[in-house]
Amino acid sequence: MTDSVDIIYANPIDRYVELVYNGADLISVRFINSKERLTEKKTRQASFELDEYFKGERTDFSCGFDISVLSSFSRKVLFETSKIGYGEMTTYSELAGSIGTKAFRAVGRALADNPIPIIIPCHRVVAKSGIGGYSAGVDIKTRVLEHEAKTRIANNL
DNA sequence: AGCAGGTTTAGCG
DNA sequence: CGCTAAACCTGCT
Repeated sequence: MTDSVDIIYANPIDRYVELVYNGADLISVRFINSKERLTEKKTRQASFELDEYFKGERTDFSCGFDISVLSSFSRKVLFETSKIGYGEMTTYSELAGSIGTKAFRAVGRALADNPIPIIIPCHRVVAKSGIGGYSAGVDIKTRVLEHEAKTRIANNL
């Protein structure tokens, strides 16, 4: 199988974002902290959608993704996470409750393995008191949330 | 079987 | 508010 890779630049977090596709399906999103200037490359729908998202012109994603490599528990967590609306927030324990378990720590673990941040909005899950953690770094999480809040006000959502 | 994890809650200073 | 400790489950060794 031939994986293809797109690159976009995300202004709100000052990072490049790498999107990896397996055929038509998005399988991974990664943040790149690069000093040198990279060439943007957008060939698939998710890349365009993500680009619009970071420009504040898009609040939801219609593109498909493939997380079949993950366990059924992780998929359940991520699917539930994908239902959280733009600019909304939940806590780890609430999310656990909504899939019928009390295992909030297991939820945190599943989110940590999320191969597709932003599109699966794991950044909208925070700790009950405080921001919680983030695989790519809490600073990114914070800035993404700020970006959503700002966009929401600008568009009167 | 043992351990750590993107937590939470309670208990005590 | 600060710190410690126990507890929920999953995933990796």
